[in-house]
Amino acid sequence: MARPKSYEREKSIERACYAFWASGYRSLGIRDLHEKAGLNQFAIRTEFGGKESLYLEALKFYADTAEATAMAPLKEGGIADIIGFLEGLVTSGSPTCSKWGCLIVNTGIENAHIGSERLSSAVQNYWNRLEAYFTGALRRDQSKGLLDQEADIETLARGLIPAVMGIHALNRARGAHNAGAPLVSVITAYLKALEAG
Amino acid sequence: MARPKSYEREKSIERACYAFWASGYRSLGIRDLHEKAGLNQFAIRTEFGGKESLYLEALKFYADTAEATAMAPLKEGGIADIIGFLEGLVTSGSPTCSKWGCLIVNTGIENAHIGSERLSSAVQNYWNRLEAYFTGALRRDQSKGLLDQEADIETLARGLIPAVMGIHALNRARGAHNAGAPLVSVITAYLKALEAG
DNA sequence: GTTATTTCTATGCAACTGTAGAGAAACATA
DNA sequence: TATGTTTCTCTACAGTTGCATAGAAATAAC
Repeated sequence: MARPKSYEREKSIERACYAFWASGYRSLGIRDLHEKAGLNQFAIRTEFGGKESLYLEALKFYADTAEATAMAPLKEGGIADIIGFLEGLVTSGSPTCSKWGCLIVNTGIENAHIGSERLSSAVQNYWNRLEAYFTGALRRDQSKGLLDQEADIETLARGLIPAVMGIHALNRARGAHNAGAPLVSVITAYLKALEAG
Repeated sequence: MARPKSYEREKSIERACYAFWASGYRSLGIRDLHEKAGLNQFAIRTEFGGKESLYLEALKFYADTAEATAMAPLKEGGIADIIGFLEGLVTSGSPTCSKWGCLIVNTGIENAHIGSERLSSAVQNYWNRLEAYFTGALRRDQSKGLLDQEADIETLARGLIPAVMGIHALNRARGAHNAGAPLVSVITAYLKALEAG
């Protein structure tokens, strides 16, 4: 009883996500999205309500994907899974590894001054969740006696967040998916030292 | 024999630097610069040759300032100075500490796709120099026997770069000048462990 | 085939971008 | 005061931005 849509909503969100990931928010225009996400301008308004709302959907897709894949082992895991997560940041094929860095990191930096409340809270939320997973993983291993009882878990988990961000940032700045690998090695060495100690 | 300029070149570069630092490159228009840097549009063209060239001057000012202040102790120092540098990233009043993060980090992320060759190489150059200073400081302490002879200095120095970037990135994303402090603690603890070991 | 409903394409709009030029303004010199 | 030189202000321009509207196109039900 109506003309069929020329796009699949989920597929378009995914394509928009990758386009924003590579180009940033401000640089990617509505007309570019038409080409790169297969969404006509009319659809961006009627289906999503505008460019910013589409961006939020793209952010959500990115975050959900990361949560369902790279973060998943952390929810029940320990230090070994933290190390696995870090290695995923610089491992080709991993959903959290890209020469474009990380959509959330990029958004946090690009949006810092623009100050869209919606974008900002989506970013905060992502890092808060990841930090909570880190904290949980560390606590589990500590309670098992696998981690030094003296280790300051709060500081460690909160310190891992900027480490993750920095790995992404360097990957993007260098345009190389594994530029941040040395920090993965450093952090891994430290975590293993804490395990042993 | 001519009308005097209404601005001081160096002062305007400094003000432009802070404006770009806070707002980013693309978001800060020529008309904003007029207001925030005290440079009229005519001056931006005749004195600098356009917006991008002014931005490069601002980047240079930022890098030179960092090199002359925060990085200076690293040139002849050791691990203690690396720790001092890291602490400066989250210490109010330090020239490398700001709730806007770091102009070089921001540029690296914003410019990743735009791909101005001039901006890109200015960014690469900055991190390469810092990494060299880190390497030198580590080498000095290692040759003095103050650092574990087994320590992989190359990896350590290269890992410190994304750590620095991440501290800045979190500061900016959270809008807090010391949000990255936990990573400073973590890295410091690791460096001290290497010293002791 | 006709109609109703939804989506698509095409065009337009006001705001903004960086840049450029013309004439006014401000100085030093004569 | 008059002149030459440089800078400043003002306006204009072509290009882009996100958004909006109008008419065409595509489908299902009748």
